[in-house]
Amino acid sequence: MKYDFSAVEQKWQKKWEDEGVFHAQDNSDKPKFYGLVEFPYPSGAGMHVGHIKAYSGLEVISRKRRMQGYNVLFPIGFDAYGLPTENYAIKTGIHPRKVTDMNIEKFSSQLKKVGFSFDWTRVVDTTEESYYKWTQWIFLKMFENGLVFRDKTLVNYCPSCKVVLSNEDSQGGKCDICHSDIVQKSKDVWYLRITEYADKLLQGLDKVDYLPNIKLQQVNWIGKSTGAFVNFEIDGTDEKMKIYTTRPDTLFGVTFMVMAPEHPLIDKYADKIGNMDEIEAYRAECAKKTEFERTQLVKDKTGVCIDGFEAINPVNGKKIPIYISDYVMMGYGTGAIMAVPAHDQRDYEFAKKFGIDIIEVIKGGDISVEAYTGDGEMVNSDFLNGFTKKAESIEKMVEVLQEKGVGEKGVQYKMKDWAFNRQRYWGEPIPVVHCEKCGIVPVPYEELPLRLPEVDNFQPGSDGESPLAKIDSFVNCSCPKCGAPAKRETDTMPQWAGSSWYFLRYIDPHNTEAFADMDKLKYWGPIDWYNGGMEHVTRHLIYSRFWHKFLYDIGVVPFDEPYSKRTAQGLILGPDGEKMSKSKGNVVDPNEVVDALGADVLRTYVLFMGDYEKAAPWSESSVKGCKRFIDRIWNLLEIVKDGEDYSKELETSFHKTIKKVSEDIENMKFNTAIATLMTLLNEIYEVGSITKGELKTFVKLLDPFAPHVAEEVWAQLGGEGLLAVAQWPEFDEAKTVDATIEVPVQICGKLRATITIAKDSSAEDAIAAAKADAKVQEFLDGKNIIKEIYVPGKIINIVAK
RNA sequence: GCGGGUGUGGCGGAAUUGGCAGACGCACUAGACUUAGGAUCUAGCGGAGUGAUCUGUGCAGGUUCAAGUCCUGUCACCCGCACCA
Repeated sequence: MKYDFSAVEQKWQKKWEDEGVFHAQDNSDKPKFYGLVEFPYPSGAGMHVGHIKAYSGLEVISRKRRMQGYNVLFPIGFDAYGLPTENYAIKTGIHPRKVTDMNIEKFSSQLKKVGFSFDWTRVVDTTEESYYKWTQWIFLKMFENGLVFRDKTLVNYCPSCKVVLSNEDSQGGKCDICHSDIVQKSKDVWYLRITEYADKLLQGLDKVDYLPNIKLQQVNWIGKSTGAFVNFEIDGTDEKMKIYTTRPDTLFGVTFMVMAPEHPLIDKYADKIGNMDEIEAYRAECAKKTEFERTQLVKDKTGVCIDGFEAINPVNGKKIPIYISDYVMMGYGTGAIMAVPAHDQRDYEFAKKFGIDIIEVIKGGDISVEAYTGDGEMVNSDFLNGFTKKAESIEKMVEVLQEKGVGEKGVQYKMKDWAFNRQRYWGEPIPVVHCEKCGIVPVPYEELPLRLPEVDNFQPGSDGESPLAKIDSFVNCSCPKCGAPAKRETDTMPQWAGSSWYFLRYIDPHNTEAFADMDKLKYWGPIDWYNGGMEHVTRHLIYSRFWHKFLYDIGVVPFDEPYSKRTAQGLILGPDGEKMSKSKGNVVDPNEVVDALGADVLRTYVLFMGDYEKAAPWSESSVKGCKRFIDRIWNLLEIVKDGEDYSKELETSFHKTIKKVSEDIENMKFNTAIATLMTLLNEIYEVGSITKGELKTFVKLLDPFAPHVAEEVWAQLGGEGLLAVAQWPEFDEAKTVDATIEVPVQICGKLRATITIAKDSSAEDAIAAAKADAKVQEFLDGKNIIKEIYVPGKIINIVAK
């Protein structure tokens, strides 16, 4: 009988939904398991096989957990605010609300077709009022606690999207959405003080189980460095030039200073600077350079010496020239550095180009060739001469600086505060009011949600102004504090806002009194296992940990790290080995695979195609292998015989398989788990029959991967209840090893024979058995045995000359 | 430049962490059943050789009874960050 996958899959999907087997219970004596996958952005293009792979990992684990008796929360939702929807709305004139609803509908039906065991009663949509009300609430709490501020600074601006971007959203100098070059623009921007949490975000990593490369990327992104701040007097003024350095021990080697071109001291003393024209020209030149050009010209240092000012080295009183150069950034440290050309390659290149002295203070390199950044004995350094350990000389120098009152220990982070507003329509309105008298006033909590108003035109203003600014009825309001006429903030929050706390809402999605009930948070938190893409490690993961830690600090969540464990899946590449993209035309549509071959085949294939954590290309023909696998399982019903016990021929294989599949799932080694099931299937066909009990065990092991065919076979065998909640099979360690084993015999490290011995044979017996083998005797003939090795159960090696 | 990772058949990938390299799947070859097959089944399938056997995990050395796995050097590719002071 041919397997009608389409009818079978629909039948069980309906049954699961009708019986609510995947609904998480808020009150349960069972142990809990909260498995989380990154909720999708519902784009118009529909789902991608990459989504299927991303969700299949924890799908398998969640299904296994249910069968192991856990109360499982495995939710799904939609991260629906964002630019693609808005751009689509601009193009078509269809309201983003409508577009979003259509896309969510499309995604939901696709997800259901694959048979994922999500709890559909807990779906969240970040664009719904009942959801974004709480996003705004958290924002106001941050405001209340001083974590929100407004500042006019140079920001990353995408001229194509007409929007300000955070540092995280403009990595590599490219816009994350449209990949245009980012420009720097001076603008009033809302910031979240994420840097205040830099240390907590760093320290929290110690107690969570994230993949090592994920932790490392977070550590690098936060970019903590320790060093010192040093104040250099500027000759002839009361001004001090503050710099940050990680190498205060090289202070005697300073031969010049460098400021960022935008440094405010330049403007302050503009009228006393002799060559202001030259400086202005240089500044203009720098502003023109894109990020790309700046990095391409790394080796070619440029700059201008400030005429009329010199700094004074605080440890030896030497006067040193001050330059401006774009190799010093305003956004890191103090925007100014002390340059030690002998021991910093960038300073070295600058000094060479401008003919500045190079003074060696650490022995060990050849400063006529390049800067020396290694350790060595200190020289030319007064009280530091003779020191050989970096840590000690730094400590001594900081001590001296502190005594003189010209410096102190300091810490710096690469991470910057989070630019939090976007000049766009489709996002959460920032709930504050600008009042002439009172300044910035938060919208009162009881007025939340602050609803997104209707507009006719979603196009952002050409001056980088939000479309909301055009809606007078929205903009004009009265100040909540003094009642005077005031104006609303018209910018919206970035896409990352809603996703920074969605995992908390799943715990209590319909609560109208709070974003989630404390008791429920205590029961479900923290998330036991979170899987998602590597591309979110330096954004979503950092942002959401920050929000969560803040919520913990104000006492509204009971655990301080949201995710106990974090893993990441690898990409599915197109059949051509390239990253899938519409423009390359190599995108595989999961719907087509489900329609042609079935959901079980799709699910099995995305996990079988390779190591879950690595990228692997899609192969049209390999999918068929999984189709055969599913069909062959179905066909087992033709060779099934009565009996609940294991048969003699297959007992060991079953115990081995249960062990291997159980362990592989825990380690996300899904490809080898499926391979093991395939091996067992081959063995069953070799034996020619299978007992009912064996087949039941087989489909239990199969259920997480291919639940539809598994459920159908289970039902045909008369299995009790739904397989989805049947008990996960157990194995007996003692029965995972055959009574007799095959052991390879090597002579001088070369394989010469294979012998069969009892599994617990002694070394003597094993070697004696090996020597009795005709082939072995042939090779040992006329030789002296030097050494005999038996690794129990593994191998015999006889060394002879 | 810094940090991390990966190199194994025609292809995707296995290898209990030092113990039979190539599990499992695809593709391919031969055969069976078919009017036919992009269906199914059987057998074969790293390379060389009729064979016993030899050889083989990017490359060159080394340690070991034994190396894909450990050590030294080297090459290539991928990912992340990037003038971070």
